[in-house]
Amino acid sequence: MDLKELLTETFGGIFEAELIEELAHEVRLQSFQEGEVLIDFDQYIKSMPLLMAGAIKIMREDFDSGELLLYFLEKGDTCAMTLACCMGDKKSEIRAIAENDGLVAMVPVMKMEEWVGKYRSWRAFVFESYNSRFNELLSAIDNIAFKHMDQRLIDYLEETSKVNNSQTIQKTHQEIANELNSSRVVISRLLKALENEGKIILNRNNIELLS
DNA sequence: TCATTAACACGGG
DNA sequence: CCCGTGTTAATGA
Repeated sequence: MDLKELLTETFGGIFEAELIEELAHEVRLQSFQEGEVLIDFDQYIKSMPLLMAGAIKIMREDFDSGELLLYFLEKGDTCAMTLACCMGDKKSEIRAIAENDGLVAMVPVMKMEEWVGKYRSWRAFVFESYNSRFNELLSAIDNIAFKHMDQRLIDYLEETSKVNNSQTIQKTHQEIANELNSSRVVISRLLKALENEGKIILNRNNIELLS
């Protein structure tokens, strides 16, 4: 499949043909592997990523080295952080890690700014990205502030299952605890409870969702 | 009350 | 043996 077809497949529904054409000329494809750190804290970002395949998790790090998963990016998404970083020449406040293998199309900052004035659909896409990430952040805050760990864990399992297109989650209890900024003891206990409720099956290094 | 920390036993690779 | 897991006891918020 060539670049133009790939772009059309992912963005054909929202971008006009002209913009797809320009994208095909300006974009640089870059593949990534599971676990790869794509963006780190205090990093300046020089181009804007359009996610073509795979999933990326966006993490926030605490002062005392605690981590927290904010949300996942999926096919057709872009990173709202980079929009702000590119335009404002600011450092990244987040860390982006590949959840699985995938592909991004990198858009040069110059073109990205130019298109905001040139294409209605691009402008709408940028605004929509901000809006949906803002909403993701709100629900992330709701999760931390108002939900108990058992519900957060269930949400996490379902989201992880979704972005990986798999009913089995290849993660250790410790990894899950890190992403939810909790401890393994709690995660193990809650997972055991979910298994007893018949919602999941626990194995070493992976968890099967039954729901 | 519930999470965290430390500690220990068990078992599979 | 090492790592992931399951559990408990002590401590703290």
